[in-house]
Amino acid sequence: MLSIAEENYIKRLVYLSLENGAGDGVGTNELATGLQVKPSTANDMLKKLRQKELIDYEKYGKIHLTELGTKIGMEIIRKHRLWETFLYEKLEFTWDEVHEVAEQLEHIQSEKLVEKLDKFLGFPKFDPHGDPIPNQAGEMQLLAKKMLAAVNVGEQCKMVAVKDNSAVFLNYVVELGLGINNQIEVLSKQDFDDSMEIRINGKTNRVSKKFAQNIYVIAD
Amino acid sequence: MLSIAEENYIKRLVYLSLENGAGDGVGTNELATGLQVKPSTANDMLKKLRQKELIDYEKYGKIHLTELGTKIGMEIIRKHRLWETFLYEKLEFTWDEVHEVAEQLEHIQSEKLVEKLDKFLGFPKFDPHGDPIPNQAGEMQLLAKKMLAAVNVGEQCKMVAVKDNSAVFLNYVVELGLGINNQIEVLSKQDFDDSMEIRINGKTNRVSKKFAQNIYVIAD
DNA sequence: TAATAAAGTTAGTTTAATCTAACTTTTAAT
DNA sequence: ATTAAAAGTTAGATTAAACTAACTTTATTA
Ligand SMILES: [Mn+2]
Ligand SMILES: [Mn+2]
Ligand SMILES: [Mn+2]
Ligand SMILES: [Mn+2]
Repeated sequence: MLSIAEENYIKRLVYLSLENGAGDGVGTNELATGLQVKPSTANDMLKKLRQKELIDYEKYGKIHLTELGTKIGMEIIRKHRLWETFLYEKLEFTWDEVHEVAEQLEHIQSEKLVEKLDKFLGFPKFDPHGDPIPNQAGEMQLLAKKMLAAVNVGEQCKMVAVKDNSAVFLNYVVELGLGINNQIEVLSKQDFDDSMEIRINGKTNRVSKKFAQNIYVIAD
Repeated sequence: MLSIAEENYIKRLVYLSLENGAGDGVGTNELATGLQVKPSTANDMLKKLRQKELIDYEKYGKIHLTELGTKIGMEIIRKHRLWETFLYEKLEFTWDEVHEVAEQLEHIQSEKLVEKLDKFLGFPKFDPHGDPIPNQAGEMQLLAKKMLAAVNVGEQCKMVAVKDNSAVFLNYVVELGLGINNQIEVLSKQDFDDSMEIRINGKTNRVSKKFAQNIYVIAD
């Protein structure tokens, strides 16, 4: 059984592995930054995770999750997203509040709890942020989504997820009248700073490049 | 904010204080035994809890929770019993399964979560074992219950709670066809070993003294 | 009341997870 | 091809929570 610290390292490795893409592996400093610890701390943990056969890793090399490590990581992400869905759907939490509490709940150890919770929620496929929920086998439904920043002027799209999960970002999204499954039309782009004008439910707003890089959409 | 270890010490102190009764205080060894640690370990923690003003305690003296310590302890018990109720009422857990998972869930830190959970469950007054759930102020509805072992021959009573929460005991209770709110009639008592014959829904069974000391009833 | 037992404390050790400071290896730039 | 910067590692220290072994205090009992 893994400690909460070990679980957090594994989870972070899953995210960084996905970000870095196919087989590239993850660096020690990158991992440390993601977990807000010093590289030396991460380095110590890497030895432990290797010992437990959760990662492939050799001195000065890149970190790769083993099959076992990936499986365990997906289970943690499954729990996190199921709990977020529970808080949002059943307990009236807002989507900017769920992440913080799910960070704690994801470490509760009980297989039965996860499966019963999944059933209770009606086997949801996506969490409140539009992120796919892995099934019991660790598989999840990936949408062919792209960033709002990549949508061309004049095109319509539909928001399916957010990248940033921070309360400050999510509250801004709500302030703009935007939510999952809402339509967005890109009216113009400013070459100078890559800001764009978008129309949401008839209302027009100018948003920054940074903003547009944190909204996921699909063509519509 | 308290660590999980600290919370477990406080919770155990609440239970032992209640058991020992009014103002008697709790001993170091007793506390250590309850938490399955060595007395020296408990002793170290006592210094920390005193430092944090959660207990009154001096060398070789008895341990007393402060008002703050009691308040925090009741909050943990409130969370434990609310989670047990959630698992039982909403997720189809059986009453012998809920305690173990609630031992983990009781340490989740989120006031909002507790209050929303309470509301979601319809502000329950008792958990699946018949134990009263403290309200937000830390108060709970105490029943004037007594042990089945104390019921006289020929009398009827109603089971309101169990003392032992272990799966092995709870499964035995179910096997006997017994549950919360069931009527029990005491048919006879054996002076030799204090075993008794009881009738539950028309069926007669002989139960041991130990058993009868773990069932709480009220007159009926 | 003196001896013995029980209860409680202290000192020193261990493990997990973190840190800082110093060092080594790899990568990037001149 | 050197050199400087970035990335990664090692050594040693710290903190929390546990332990064992030895000691002290309090309670019990002969
Ligand atoms: Mn989240
Ligand atoms: Mn999410
Ligand atoms: Mn319980
Ligand atoms: Mn209970």
